[in-house]
Amino acid sequence: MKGRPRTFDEGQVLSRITDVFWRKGYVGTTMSDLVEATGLTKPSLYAAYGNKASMYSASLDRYIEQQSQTAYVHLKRDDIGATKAIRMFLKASLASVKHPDGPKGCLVLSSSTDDCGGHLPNHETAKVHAMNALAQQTYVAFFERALLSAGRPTSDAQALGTYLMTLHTGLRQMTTRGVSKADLEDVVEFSVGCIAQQLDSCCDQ
Amino acid sequence: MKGRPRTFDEGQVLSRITDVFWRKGYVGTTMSDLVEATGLTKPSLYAAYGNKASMYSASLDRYIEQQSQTAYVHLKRDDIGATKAIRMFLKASLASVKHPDGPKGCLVLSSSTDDCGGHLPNHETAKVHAMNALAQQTYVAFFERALLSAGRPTSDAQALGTYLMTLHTGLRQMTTRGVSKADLEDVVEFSVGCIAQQLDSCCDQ
DNA sequence: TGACATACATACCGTTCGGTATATAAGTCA
DNA sequence: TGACTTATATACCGAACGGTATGTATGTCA
Repeated sequence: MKGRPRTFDEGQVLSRITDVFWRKGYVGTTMSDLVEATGLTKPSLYAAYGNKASMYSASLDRYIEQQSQTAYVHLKRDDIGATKAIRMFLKASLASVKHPDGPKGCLVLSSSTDDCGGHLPNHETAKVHAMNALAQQTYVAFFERALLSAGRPTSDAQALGTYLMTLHTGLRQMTTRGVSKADLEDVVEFSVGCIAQQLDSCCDQ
Repeated sequence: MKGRPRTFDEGQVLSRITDVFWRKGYVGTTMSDLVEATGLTKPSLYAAYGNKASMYSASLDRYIEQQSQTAYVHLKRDDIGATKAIRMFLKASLASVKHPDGPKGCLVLSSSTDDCGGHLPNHETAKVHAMNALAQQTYVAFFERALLSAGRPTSDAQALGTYLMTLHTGLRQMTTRGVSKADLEDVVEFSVGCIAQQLDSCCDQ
């Protein structure tokens, strides 16, 4: 522990960095943006986090961890029913996107778009794919448990999981458009109702 | 009609330009990309279409027109039932995203993301918002007709419209991730089933 | 054919991009 | 205290960005 110590908190600064990537995406974020948002100088940023790509990588990690703790956590609870879990998950996800300065969109979403355009560094491309795969896996596992505890075959877990992922992605994207919060909550309720019906099998024989 | 005539077809070139924006987004597309994709020189591009922003604007128009003719058209047919119309709409939309060189994502989607990040020129921001509003309006109008002809109150049209828009957006986004076509078609079938149930009111009293 | 208008090609503009060399300030350890 | 190590600040780098001036080729109209 020798030499001059840092005068800033690395975690706090990474939080600011993540916020910028969150709002502007990888291609849309410039080093000047990060300098302005953090209050640090460019060499300090590079010394602490490496280059732009590694800052992005660290931001993705932080983002996932944060989303995992605020939204995905509901899908892993076993003290509430599946229907309630999904509702809380979707609502928490929507809430995390809200921001006084307007919606922030979704970092994973813009990552996938940037990746699709071939703008992400190779290593980050792999990470984004892995994150998406993990998310879907989480959804499928959730429905396997739910179907099992409802005494139903787990064969539909895959389809339901993909459905929830699609819906979740769509909802987050919709916040960047002019759709009202009330409308989105209606969508959540409708979708939760559909899934609940599928789990309870009230209608199909 | 004096002077040397153009040696390229403006519509065809605009199609190439649209394709680049489609795959790479506004921020991610450089003039060099467009030069390479069209085979024209930079001054020719600027002379024919103005600057980057106006090329983007023209691309958005073309994109919307194209999507309108291939996918949205199904929502305006009255020779098939509502359920079938939605299924055909979603499948056509998915098909239009497919491409030999990998999925192309969604231009409106990346536009909204870019817009959310504040990277779009002012005029384009307004256009994107208008396009989104028009899309939702189309969805809502579709469900109003469908509910009416099913002898049900149209009060749910707004929620169903937003739901379909959310789902449609999510599906297009999912193509940029590793999700298989079969999985996405399962999602389509499941969603269509949910909506059909709502329209037919088989389960609710 | 000649005057003119437009398309095309080269080469260039100022600015901003991601990233860094260098010098100085400010700490730690002996 | 003094040697050493690290953080900060300024100033700068080559490359790529969006956009254009200029010269020449090629067409239309009279």
